[in-house]
Amino acid sequence: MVSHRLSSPDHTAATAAEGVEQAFRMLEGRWKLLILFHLFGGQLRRFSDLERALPDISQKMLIQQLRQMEGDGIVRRIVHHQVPPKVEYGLTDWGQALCPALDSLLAWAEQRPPLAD
Amino acid sequence: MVSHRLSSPDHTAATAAEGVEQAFRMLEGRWKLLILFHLFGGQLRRFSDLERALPDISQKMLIQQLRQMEGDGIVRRIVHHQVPPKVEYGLTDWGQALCPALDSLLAWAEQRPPLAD
DNA sequence: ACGATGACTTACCAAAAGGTGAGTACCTTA
DNA sequence: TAAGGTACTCACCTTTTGGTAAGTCATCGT
Repeated sequence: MVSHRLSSPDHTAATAAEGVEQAFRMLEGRWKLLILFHLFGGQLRRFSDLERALPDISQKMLIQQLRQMEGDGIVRRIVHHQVPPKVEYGLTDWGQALCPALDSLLAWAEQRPPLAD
Repeated sequence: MVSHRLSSPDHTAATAAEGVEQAFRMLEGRWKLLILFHLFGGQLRRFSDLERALPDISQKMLIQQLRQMEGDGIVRRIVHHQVPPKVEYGLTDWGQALCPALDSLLAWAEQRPPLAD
């Protein structure tokens, strides 16, 4: 068994994979990355703004993905008690901190060499 | 629309999300990360070694995940023409290059602050 | 009383991902 | 002749995820 020295603790293949899988589970879902990139940079967006920004998403899906990310501590929800209702969504500090990690994944994806044969 | 300057090209929320989703699609799947972490560091592993290292995986699942990663150019397959058969799996250079990106995701996951419920 | 607005819920259905168990092909050793 | 190792392949089933359409709630303007 080879031990991996990645971030802080020493990881085995199993613990490293588990950690990354945790991250993946929080981010996978048909719309989460799209929502995330609309919130990066400290932007606050209303429910209806996001609905407009993601033309093919249904309300059910939008709220489902937002709620999951809120539950995971990536997104925060700001309710303004008004009628008609106004709710804004933004990133937590930890959510913002995802940006460089996704950047390096993006960079990796873009370096893909052409497949031989 | 806010433009994101991540890796090389200028990205909009949509193109950045698409790039990261491409990466995600190549890595998501119940077993891929586990397999990957067993191959990081230039290790070559036989089919049966991987089967033993991942105690709960079925042969169908193992080969399915390996084939997909091979098709994506992350894993390479080395056949030794012998009886009984011997096939080894390892990472391509590009596959190896995933390591730092996954490391930063792992680091992010580990920095998660306690949820203030 | 009626419709508009904004942020959701709910019931129901289809597609995709994942899993189980058995079978195949090949050659070697007993 | 039979058993065994290695790397698969196949048919079938279950679970998870995603999607559609409709309904709810609270207030304000008319």
